Amino acid sequence: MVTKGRYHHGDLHSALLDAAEALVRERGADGWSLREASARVGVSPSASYHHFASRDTLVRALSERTLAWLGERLRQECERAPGRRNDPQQRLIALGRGYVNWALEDPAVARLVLRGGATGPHSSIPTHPHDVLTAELDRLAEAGGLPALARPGAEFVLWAAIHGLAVLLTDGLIHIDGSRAVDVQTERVVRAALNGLAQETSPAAGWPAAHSAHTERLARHRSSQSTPEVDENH
Amino acid sequence: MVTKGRYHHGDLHSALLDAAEALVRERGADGWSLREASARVGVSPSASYHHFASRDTLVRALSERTLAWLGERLRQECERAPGRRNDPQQRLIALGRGYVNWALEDPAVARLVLRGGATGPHSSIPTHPHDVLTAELDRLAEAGGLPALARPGAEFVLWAAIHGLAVLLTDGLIHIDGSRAVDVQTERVVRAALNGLAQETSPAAGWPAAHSAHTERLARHRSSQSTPEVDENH
DNA sequence: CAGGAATCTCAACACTGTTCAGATTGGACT
DNA sequence: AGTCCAATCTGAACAGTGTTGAGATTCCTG
Repeated sequence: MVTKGRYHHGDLHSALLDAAEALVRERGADGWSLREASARVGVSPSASYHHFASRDTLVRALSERTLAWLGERLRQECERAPGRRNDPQQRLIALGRGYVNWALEDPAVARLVLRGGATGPHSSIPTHPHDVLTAELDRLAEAGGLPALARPGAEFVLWAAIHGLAVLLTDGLIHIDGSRAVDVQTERVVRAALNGLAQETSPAAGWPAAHSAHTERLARHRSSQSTPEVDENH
Repeated sequence: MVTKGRYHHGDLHSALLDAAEALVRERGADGWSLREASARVGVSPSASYHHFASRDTLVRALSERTLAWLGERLRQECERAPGRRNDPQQRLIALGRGYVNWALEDPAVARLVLRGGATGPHSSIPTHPHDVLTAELDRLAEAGGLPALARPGAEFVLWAAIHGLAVLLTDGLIHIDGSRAVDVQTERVVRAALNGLAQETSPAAGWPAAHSAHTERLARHRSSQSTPEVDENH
């Protein structure tokens, strides 16, 4: 830290993110304040308003940083998946485990991040977990493990299953003893979703309109570079 | 309302719950205050502390009331499910639709309630949605639509799928245009989970330890009547 | 009709997010 | 080198929050 006694902090932006993350871990997703995070960094409360427009903006920035990190971790865990020739199904199981295990390892942060806070239409997260999931699903489809008709929208049933399990766990609505049992149950959920998808038979028209807020963001971001940054203040 | 000008309100308890619920709808899950709710009811802020130990207690009470109501509604929707002879699979699809549709009709309240707020070990909700779900799953199992080995824990994969979809929608991480498309996607998620469960093959030992916080509560409540009420104040 | 228990008010506490005028600094330009 | 501007941070303030405790008001029981 180059923080000692200087008037200008150096990198207050990420220092505040770090402090907030630590506080979330110590006191829970909502048991902390902007003032506290500022004090911990050794700076006046109003200083943070030159880096984040509001407390909410800080939370969103932390969420985005965390999601990008998580996405990268998930990608790596897919790579390390067992099975002959990188079985795409095993990769997806590894992804699900990574998601759920992270939520249990870092429950307070996960509660804050996964809740999404109305996730306004802003910022493109480098490797969003959702993107990793769709990529892996594509891989499975190409390997012939998925009926073609299942593809548009299949991501949602898998994501709902994994995300649902993670959220039920971090919110304390479900409890599973032992990390081994968690892995088993997670694998079960992913397998069920994939099996269910593989068995889909009727086209069941009507879901071309479904899309994630993230894909929406990406599309908007690609089509217009001119979108002004919302993070401005003053 | 018998509220006019009286010093004693009459039924401040549920009046506060109603006001809070309305405020959540107007200003979002977190955009309201205890003071505001009290003022709306026409009472001083401190009056509410004779009925709820804290703001958090109010939130929990509202959650429980809502979950009980939702559970009842889901039960009814299962009854009205289409299909010959009350097909248990159709009943579960109806349940899933009820859950997701409610979340979309009342998104702010759903965000508050589904988040669960660490759902401490207290209070037994009359007809918790989770109980309705397991009951319907039992019905399906008895009808032979589920391999016996799938039963312990099967509730979690289905609940995760439904709850996950509902939460992704209310948190704005996914967006689906049109209530018809929502129904289709919900049915898809439920069907996938059920198909997946029906295809389960290996015993995959290790999940007898899994149980919901609610079942836990019920068990504790049945075994000891002596548990003191936590809702006390002073 | 008395009196205790329940209910509500008032005033205050420590704390929050947020704003704004002014002090302090680093870096770019002459 | 020195000047000056923009970026950065401070200090003090504002309205609003959850929560508490002492005291007023009312209801209900005996």
